Amino acid sequence: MAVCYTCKIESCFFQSLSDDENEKFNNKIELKFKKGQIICKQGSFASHVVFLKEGLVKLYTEGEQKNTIISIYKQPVYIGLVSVFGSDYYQFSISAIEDTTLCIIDINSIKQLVLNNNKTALEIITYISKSANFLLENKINMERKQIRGRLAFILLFLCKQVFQNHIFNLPITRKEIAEFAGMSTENVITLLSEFKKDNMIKIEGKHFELLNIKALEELSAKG
Amino acid sequence: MAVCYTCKIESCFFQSLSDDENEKFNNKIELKFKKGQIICKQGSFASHVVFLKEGLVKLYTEGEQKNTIISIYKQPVYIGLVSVFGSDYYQFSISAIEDTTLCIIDINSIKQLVLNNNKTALEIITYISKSANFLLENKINMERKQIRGRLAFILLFLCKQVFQNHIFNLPITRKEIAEFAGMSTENVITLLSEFKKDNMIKIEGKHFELLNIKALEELSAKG
DNA sequence: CGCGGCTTTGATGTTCATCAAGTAAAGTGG
DNA sequence: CCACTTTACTTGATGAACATCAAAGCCGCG
Repeated sequence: MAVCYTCKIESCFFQSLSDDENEKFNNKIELKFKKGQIICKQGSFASHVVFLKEGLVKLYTEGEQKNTIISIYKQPVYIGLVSVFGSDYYQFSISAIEDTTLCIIDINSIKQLVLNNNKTALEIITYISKSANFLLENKINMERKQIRGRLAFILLFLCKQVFQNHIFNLPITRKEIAEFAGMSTENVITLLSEFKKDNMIKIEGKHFELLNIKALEELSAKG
Repeated sequence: MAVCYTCKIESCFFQSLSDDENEKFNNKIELKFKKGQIICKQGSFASHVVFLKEGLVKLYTEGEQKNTIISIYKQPVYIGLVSVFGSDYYQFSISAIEDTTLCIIDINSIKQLVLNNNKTALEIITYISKSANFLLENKINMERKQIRGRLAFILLFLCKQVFQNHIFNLPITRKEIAEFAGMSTENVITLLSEFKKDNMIKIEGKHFELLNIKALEELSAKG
């Protein structure tokens, strides 16, 4: 089993620990998931935190009628850290959008780390707080916008947060965009065509190119 | 200045500390606010956390067109703990719905507490995580519902979370309900009349009485 | 090679915000 | 304390935004 201080990933909390501490607290397993597989099932016992090392996943809640995508993450990132201390059961599901490599870390292992390493405890608090701010702010921003603004927001989110590139292959379906934006699939498609006609984007199937980021930002900002 | 271990409020993190620790970390001020006054202004430097000892406040974000109420809190509760570690500026505003008494606690004082007392660090993490789960879940639930379901949800929220009573005097305006539910003021009023006609509630100005909680829960659940 | 899920377009209908207009209540200044 | 102003509340009418429905082509997969 790989220990964390050999892990080259930057933002791993365990990385900076001594051999001794790693020995004690390092209770994790590295796993690989294929595209589409569920990593973490809403409602099941919350025993682990996921550290995404490679790949792309979605965080979502399962509803009776439809799912709601909360966010999309690329490596390196902890997922579930926000909610796992506050509930015995996973509040959300996580599934792989692309093939992924990740570590699942025992929650007790992290609790022990908090109880034994104060500096890391503060780092974890900061991490959780930042994540919560980000998720809440996104939701509130979305709520205020109309569908055009929401779609623009999501295109910019993919561009800036996920790909760091204005050209990308859309890793999700139109339906998933709809679940992310809180709108109907048909409207996603109609608006994408509209954006295309207005020369804000160029699309061909899954190939996306943001041509006029300024216009999209304006649309996203004013709702 | 009152120290925390003389404070009779249950869920104060500082309460369980020794005299010595209280001496070191206790850097807080007790304040009183009148109804309507702003306790904490979005965008200003995030230097303090609020511990609500007595009263009722709203947590909200200020938008250009309108505000969005995130939640309503009654004592005893920490407000802003979720977001304050993750940002140098307040992400939200807090204002008094009723006359309130609260402590403002220096953020550095809490950071020191985390760095010096591991058990409290874990408690704070748990607290933050629970709060974040609650806020996020609320937002996601709301998003899925139509306005009837949202209004029912908020009436039940006031009944269960705030007043622990199916009879209460509404502390906020119709407009504020609208800002909480993400709908127009006119619709709040129209739907309240509708609920009244269907014998689910009894209202006379600010006097509210939930008559058929089961029906409201059903409405809230199915959206 | 056929089945199911994804994509696309247009037509239809519902939900909800906005507008208008009036009453009631609550502050405010003389 | 009363006239005045502002804010809160209420109702109905109108229209915009958006979901739902229907129908058809496309693609990948077993």
